[in-house]
Parts: sequence; C-alpha cells; structure tokens
Amino acid sequence: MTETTSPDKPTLLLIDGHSMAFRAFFALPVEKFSTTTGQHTNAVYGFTSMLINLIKQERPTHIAVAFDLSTPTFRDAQYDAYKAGRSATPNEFKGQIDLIGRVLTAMNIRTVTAEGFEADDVIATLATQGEDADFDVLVVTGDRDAFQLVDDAVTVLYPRKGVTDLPRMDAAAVEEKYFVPPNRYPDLAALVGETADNLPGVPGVGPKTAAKWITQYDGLEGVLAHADEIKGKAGESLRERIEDVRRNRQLNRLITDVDLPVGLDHLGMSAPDREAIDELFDALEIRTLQPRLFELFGEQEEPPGADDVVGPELTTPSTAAELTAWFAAAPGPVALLPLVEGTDCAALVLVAEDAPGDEDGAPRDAVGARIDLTALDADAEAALAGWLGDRAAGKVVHDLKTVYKLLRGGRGLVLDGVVDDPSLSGYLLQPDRRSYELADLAQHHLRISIAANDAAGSQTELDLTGDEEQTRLATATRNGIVLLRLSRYLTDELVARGSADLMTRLELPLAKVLGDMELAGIAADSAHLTALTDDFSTSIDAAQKEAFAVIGKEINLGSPKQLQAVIFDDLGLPKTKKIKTGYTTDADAITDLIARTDGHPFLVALLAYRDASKLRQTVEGLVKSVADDGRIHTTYVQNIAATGRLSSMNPNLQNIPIRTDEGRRIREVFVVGGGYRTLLTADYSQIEMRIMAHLSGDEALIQAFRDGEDLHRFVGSHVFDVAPEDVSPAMRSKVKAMSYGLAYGLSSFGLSKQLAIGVDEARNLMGDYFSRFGAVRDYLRGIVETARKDGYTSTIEGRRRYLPDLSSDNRQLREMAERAALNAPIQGSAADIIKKAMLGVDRAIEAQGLSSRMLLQVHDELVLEVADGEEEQLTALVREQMAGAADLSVPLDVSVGLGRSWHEAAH
DNA sequence: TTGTCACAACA
DNA sequence: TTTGTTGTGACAAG
Repeated sequence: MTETTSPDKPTLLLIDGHSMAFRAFFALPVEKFSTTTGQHTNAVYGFTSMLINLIKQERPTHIAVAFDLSTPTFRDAQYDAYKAGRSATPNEFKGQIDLIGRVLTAMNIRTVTAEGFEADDVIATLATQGEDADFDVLVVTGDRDAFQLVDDAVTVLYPRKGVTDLPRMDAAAVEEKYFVPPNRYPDLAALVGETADNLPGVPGVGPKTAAKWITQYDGLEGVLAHADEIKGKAGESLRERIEDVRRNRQLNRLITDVDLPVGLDHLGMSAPDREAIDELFDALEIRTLQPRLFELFGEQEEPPGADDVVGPELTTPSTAAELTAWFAAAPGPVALLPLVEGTDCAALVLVAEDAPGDEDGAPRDAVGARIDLTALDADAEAALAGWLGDRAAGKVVHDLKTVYKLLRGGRGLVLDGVVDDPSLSGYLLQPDRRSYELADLAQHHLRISIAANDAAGSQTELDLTGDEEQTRLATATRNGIVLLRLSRYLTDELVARGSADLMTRLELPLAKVLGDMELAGIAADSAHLTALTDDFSTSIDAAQKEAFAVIGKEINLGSPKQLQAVIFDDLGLPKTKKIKTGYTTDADAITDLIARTDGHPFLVALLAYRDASKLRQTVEGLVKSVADDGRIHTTYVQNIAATGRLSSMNPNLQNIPIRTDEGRRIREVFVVGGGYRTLLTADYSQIEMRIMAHLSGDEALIQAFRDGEDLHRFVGSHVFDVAPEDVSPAMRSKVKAMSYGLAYGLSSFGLSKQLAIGVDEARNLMGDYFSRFGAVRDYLRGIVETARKDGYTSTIEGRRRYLPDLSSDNRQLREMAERAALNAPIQGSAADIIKKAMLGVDRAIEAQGLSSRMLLQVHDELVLEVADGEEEQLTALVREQMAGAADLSVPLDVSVGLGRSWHEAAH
C-alpha cells in the first residue's frame, strides 16, 4: 500500500507548473542565472532540472504540466479576497513561466490549462481520470490542497525545501503529519486556514486541535453540527468563525471533472525535440541540462540511421599504381581526415560513399583507404600530391584551413579541389552558432550522435597500442561517412537558399589564403619588444607609486573591488554608473570623475597605471607569441563573427593599439622579415559609410563620396547648414560620432551620452541629420522591417544573419536584435568586400609571378610583405584589387603606405 | 581547476 | 539606451 509505483502499471506524472517554478525561483540564486542579455533563468533551470530528475526516477509513461491562467477562477467569484494580499510577483520571475512553457513544448510535454479553474483543479481532474484508468498517479505541487487527492493510487510529491527534496506524501505520510487521513485534509485545512490563499482559519486552532475535533465528530460536518458542545476558548472562536470555515471548505475542494481539451491519450511520454532543445538552451545560455536530458532519452528512442553509422573497411594503397587506382575508383567526393602524430600529419584516412540514396539507412557502398605518409616512395608521393592538388578531384574536409596548413606546412603538399567544409557551410547557414564541431553539426542537422571526443578528425596520442590504433581508425572512417552525409545536407541547404556561391567562391578559397598568411606570420623585432616591456614597466611603477602616495596605502590597482572601496568609500567621491558588483571604475567613468574633482591625483595616476599595464600586457603577450622563426603567427577564425568578419587569435593581431602615441609604438615591433624589402599597408577609408551610402542610395551622401570630399566636413556642413570650410572641429566630431553610431542603431540617448550633450540637443542633431539625409533614415527603417518579415538580414553578397529575437516579447532582446539588424548588412558587406579583395590580391600576386605576400588582415586593412623591386607593381595591384572588389555607387577609396615597420607603413 | 565579471584594445 | 571581436587579472565556487 505504501510502496512506490508498481512496475506493471502505467504511471501518470502531473506537475503544478507555476507552483514548482516559483519554488525553483526561490531555491536558486537569481543573480547566478541570467543570460548576457539580462533574461533571468533560475526558475527555468531549477524547474527543468527537477523535471529531468523526476522523469529519471519515476519513469512515467504519461506526463502533463498544469498551469494557472491569469484570468479569474470560480473561487475569485465566490470570495473577493481569494489569494489577496500576496506580494507582487518578482520582476525577475516574470517571463520565466513563458520560457518554461517553451522548454516543455520542446520536450514534447503537454501543458494543460482550463479557463476559470486553477492548475490544482486540472490536476485533480487528470488524477481522477488516471486513477479510473488504473494508473499510478504522481502529483508534484507545492500546494497542500492536493493532499485531498492522495489514496492508494495517488501520491503527492510535496517539496520540503527547494525543488530537489520531494518527499512522497502517501496516505500514511499525510496522516502522520496532519493526524487525519488524506480525504479529511481539506476539513482540517478549513479549520486551520491557509495563509497563501488568504483563507483565515479559526484563531488558536492548529492541526492538532483540528484533527482531534475531526476525529471526534467524524468529519467537518460533525464538528460544525456540534460546535455548541465544544468547550473553551477554541470552541468560542469556532462558533464565531463558522461561516469562514464553511467558505474555506468550499474553496479548498478541488474540482475533479473539469472539461479539459486533452485526455490521458494525449499525455504519453515521447522523446524531446533535440533541435528545439538545443536552440532554446543555447539561447538561454543553459549548458549543463542538455546532456542530462539527452542521456535520459538516449536509451529510449533513436531516430533511424543514427548512432549506427559504421565506416568502411580500410585498404592501404601505398604504391603509385595502387593510389591512382583508388582515386580513380572512389565514388563522388572523398572525405579526407588527417591522422596527427604530435604536430605532424602522419597518415590520411580517405572515405568515399556511393550515391546519396535515401535516408532510410539502407546500406550504401563505401570505400576507405589509409595512406601512411611516412611510407611512400617518390612515385607514390607524387601520385598523392597530384591528387591532393587536383582541382577536379573533389574532397570534403572539416576545418579546411587547419588541414591545409597541416599538409602544406608539414609536408609541402598543397590541397585543392575542396568542395565543402561543414565548419564553413554550417557557418553560412547559421552564423550565430558557437560551435561547428563535427559532433555538434551532425547532432543538429542529421540527428546523428557521435561522442564529442571522437569528433576531431585527428588525435595526438603517440605510441598507440594495436587496439587503440584500431579504434582510432574506426572513428576516423565513421567520421568520414558522417562528414560526407553532413556535407550533402549542408550543400543542398546552401544551394536551396542561393548561398552556394558565397561558399565556393568566397569562404572556401579564402581558407587557403588565410592558411598561407598564418604560415607566413609577421616578423617581430625582439629587441624592441624587450625595450617596450621595460619602458611600460617603468611607467607602471611610477603610476602605482603615485597612486599609493595619494591614498596612503597599497592596494591592488587591478582589482575593481578594492578600487571601489578606495574611490567611493575612503575618498568619498561621487558614485558612478551602477554595475552588478557595485559602481563601475571603467575609463569613461574615471575620466568623468577626474573632470568633476578637478583632476583628483589618485584617479589620474590610476588611469596612467591602467594605460601602461594594458600596453605591457599586450607586449608581453606578443613576446610569448614569437615563434622559432622569429615571426608571430596569428590564427584567423573564419566562423566566429556572426556578421562575416574574421577574428584573430593567439595572439589577436586585430587589436594592436593605434589610437595613442604610446600604444602606437607597439606597431614598431612588427617589421619586414629577412628576404623582403618593406611592409605595405593598404586600407579602405570609411568603407562602412560608403556601404551605407550605396545601400541607402542617398544622393547627397553618394555625391559627397564621388566628389572625394572630407566626408564628415561635408555632412557637417549640411547638418549645421554652414559652408564646408566653416565646419568647426567640434561640429565635425559630432557628425562623425553620429554617422558611425547610426550604423550601430544609436539612440538619441546614447548619442547624448557619448558626446556629453543634452538629450534634446542630441535629438535635434539627429533630426537635422535625417532631414538632410532622408534616404539614410528610410533605409535604416526598412532594414529592420524587412528583417522582421524575413527573419534575417542580407549583405550585398547575400550573406545572411538570422535574428529571431526581432519578434521577441522581451523588449531588451528585441531592441538588441534591431541594432544588430541595422549593423549586420553594413559590417557584413564590408567583410565580404575585403574578403573578395584578399582573394583578388592573392590571385593577382600569383598571376603576376610576384614573391610578395599577404600577412595580416585587420577588418578594413591588409598588411603585405614586399619583395625587392616589387613595390610599385604590388602597390598598383593591391589598389586595383581592393578598389575593384565591389561595384558600388560610390568609389572605394584605398590608401597605401610603405615602411620598414607596421608603424612606419601606416599613413 | 573552472567559470564569470569587469575592463580594455581594435575595426 | 551603438555593432562586432580577443585577452587578462581578480574573484568565487567546485
């Protein structure tokens, strides 16, 4: 009778959604659970976590989550003050119910509501239906009224604390706690009262007294009938409150025959929608629940064809003839996976698969080969090199740039003819994704689960035993098959969307160019680096000493926490903008404080300290990055920035200082390397504003660029209605800030902040701006509208960015998406253009047989290393390729400089 | 050891 | 309450 669920009976799990979400909300610290956009997720997390645990422990066959509606219920109609006096829902909780609803939908769990009734009534109704159908029923709720449902078949899981501690309240447990059987619990509650529902009971009567009466008079009716006989103060109170008690009893009776839109048939458990779960949890930045969730269902149901992908047997062609024969016989494009020993590519695994066929998992003919690169004779190596470099021999590779570098850098083998790289095609399809690992893409697009550890096409363990070697090869061939299927899917999607050209003509060939740039690296002047470190260290020491002298003690100037204590407590300076951990001490705020305190020496020293430490830190990073060849090799990442830009890592060479003189000195350490004559830098001037002019078609702006005027002076003269020569530096800088801000979705408030002017002045400025450049305003408005309608923005080249948050109910999310929508076509088109220019420069250098080479890209700038005697030809070539990379209604202006260092080559 | 925050550098 | 990045030290939690 008190045992848990019977193994042979179906189990129905019923959850009071609001009640448990609320418990979860208070159980988990709200400040620890929120997304970067400020959406709180502690209740979502706690609720989902609880749900996963419940499913795991109870293994229900059927499940439903009931919610209250915000509309009045019959209880409100009967009693005005029902649930009155509750404190307002915390703001942090609002919206999370909605998110929980979305989680449930993604998990294929029904949510049930009924107009005019509470979740408890829905649960009571379903519990009764379940009981009638001979189910074991589990009710999870923080509402004690549910105890009345408990009997042999129905058990309530009532949270003791938080949402993980859910004791089973069966009949015995209820009776033990309240001294009455479950069916009499509402009698007891009517006497005792329920604060949460604003139902006062009889003063001085607690569960013990109430239970005694109920037992003595055989139920509440008996108690009320004999009210006159009850002695003492409690009896008196009871007689005074009889009407309240009757009302309480009426209100706490749960309705068991609510007319519901679903029945038990609709509540069967099924596997979650993995794609929807991934998407939702990604958006909520909840990372730890997916594995638990999928683990839970992993053993239950798998989509057909998943997890049983097996690679083909491997042959080991090793002579030129065998290799040539294998290449000739391979059906379709060949998946190519390197096997790495240390940093060297020791072998290649090649896999090809017969025609696509259907998706029913029917066997297909696949072939596989392992080519041991260390054991090829000259002829065989030539045969392999010929095939690898054969543009007509199609290959599919994951992470092309890495594989290209591996083969080219390690063995001088040039890889060409790559028709797809899922890390790039996946990126073009979904540029906001964080990971393009094979395992993630396969899971997401094909629903094929492969262990993340296995996903890398290469592993670095040495001295593998025979078994480990076999496992490694099996993994590689399996991944080869997954790679081919994934590639087919992604390529079809790209073609369907019309983005195939972006892939084959831009991103794929660019991977090779970037690979060459990374291999080349840029020469570093080590002596200069050391000197800079010393210089900056001296400045740091001086600033630190000064700062300590002012406050009379030594603190860690790098600790925002300690800084806050000194600035706002010890020195008692005015508070700055609030942040999570107190008040900000960022450079803007400190500069502002300096102005307000007439140059407080501590703050001045702090800024000096910050500047110098930042610079030293940058220099130290560079020192560590100098390779054995005396050059710095950055890594470009082609699939991080959602707009289409590249990013640069280890070290980041796209954020080397330039704005201040001190910082600019760091550019002196990037120098021309041995065997070359000089460095060349070439950059687009105002490319984003030019794209804005082109896309908006604003005649005035276009004319300005065609006339080759100083853009900001020109715009200033229009906005302020003065002659161009009368535009003051102040006017120019305001206009400049606004021009760039517009492309970022700047508001008048933001503009006023940035320019330190009033909001009214900023608003007027924007008004004047738009009255002169109306097409710009129309264009910006149109972008957001179109993006909301289509769900994505497009660059000139057709690169898309999806922005589902444009139709979010959350204002903050929506407005962020709107600003991203304004920016994406502009930043993205600029990225497309310089990528095209890089391909053009690379091809032209090759075509003209030059020895000069491209080294760096910094968004709108290229740095090249110029071979002796090629200065003029290269300058012309670069200008031509960069200026000709796009056909806009305005010219693309390119400025070029030459010099021994990056600093000197600047212009 | 790991994850998050504040801060700062670039286009 | 202006977009997109990478990297560092401090700090708290595991």
